[in-house]
Amino acid sequence: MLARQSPHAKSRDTIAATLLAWYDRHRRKLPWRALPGSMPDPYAVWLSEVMLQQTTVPAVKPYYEQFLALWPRVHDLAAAPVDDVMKAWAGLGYYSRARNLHACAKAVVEQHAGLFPADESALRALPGIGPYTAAAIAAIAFGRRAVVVDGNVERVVARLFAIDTPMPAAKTAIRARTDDITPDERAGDFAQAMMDLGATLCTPKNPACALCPLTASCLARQSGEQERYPVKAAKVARPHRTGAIFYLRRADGHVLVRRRPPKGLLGGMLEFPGSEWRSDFSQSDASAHAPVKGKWQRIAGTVEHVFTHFSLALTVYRGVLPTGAATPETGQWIEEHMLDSAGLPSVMQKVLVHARGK
DNA sequence: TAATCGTGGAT
DNA sequence: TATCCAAGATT
Repeated sequence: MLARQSPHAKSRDTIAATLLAWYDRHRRKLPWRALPGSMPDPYAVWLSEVMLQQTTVPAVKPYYEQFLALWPRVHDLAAAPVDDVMKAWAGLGYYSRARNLHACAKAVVEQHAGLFPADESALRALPGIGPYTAAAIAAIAFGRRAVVVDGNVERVVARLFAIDTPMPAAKTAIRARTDDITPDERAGDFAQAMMDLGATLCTPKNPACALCPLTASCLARQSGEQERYPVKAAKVARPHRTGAIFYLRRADGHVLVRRRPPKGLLGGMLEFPGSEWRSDFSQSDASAHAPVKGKWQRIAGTVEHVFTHFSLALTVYRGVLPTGAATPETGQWIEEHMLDSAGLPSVMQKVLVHARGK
């Protein structure tokens, strides 16, 4: 570690010591955090870290509690049917995380005797654990020295050192500077301190520099340009797509749903049958995508939903299956009153509400 | 490397 | 209302 013997060593120690002292006073109390001085359960750390990927703390909390209640140990989660895990994850988004979570639990049980490995490289080899999560678990759950870089750390470090390179090209330099300031002891607390700092003071907009323990060391602050960092490339416009979707009710009160393919958008989740979602979809072709021939009632208005890389407007059609009509090959029938607890993704929950009307 | 992959709260 | 963006991983 030549870099860690550099003349910046004093600055490194000062920043780490100052930040850890601040953390000891101002750390957030979160359900997955152990009491100060005690080591947390690696299973709990892993579960929380996966849930927190691109997801806010308030959104994660109820899911975290529910998962721990349903599956208190990694063995319990590994033994659960994957569809039960998908159902419990419904509404949290990025559903490949749920599938990988289950695969990871099984791998830990089958390949690691039910104990999470402490090595960053071994963690990195598990499903759903990338560079950030591997480093976070190694540091937080096992006390290893690891360089933990998430979005908060990127922002804090880009400001501390006034890194002008636009993202994502700046990631290399940010990682190197984070390595420089990461201490040998309490690396887990240091990582959480950086994230707490980014979440509560060094925020994207209107950072509270007056309260920041690192303000004296911050190059961005010294130039008064703290909000300019991290520099980001111009973003592309979000395309708009449309489609048709069908709420088919059977005479006995069951509704037709189907499960999406395991990979891709909403992978493995339940949906109502419908057309593909395209920029050039024509509503006049809607009936061609209906699950059965027959009379469809177009419900006024549309269901609007925004995904990360496109926005969507769905026109909803309602129909009743004629007596004696052929049942569609694909899909399954669910009792109408069970739909609310079936674990629908949010966009399908919106369709359900829209189809039911007022 | 650059897309892809959800959702809801904040501004 | 539009945009941002939150403890990223995968391909």
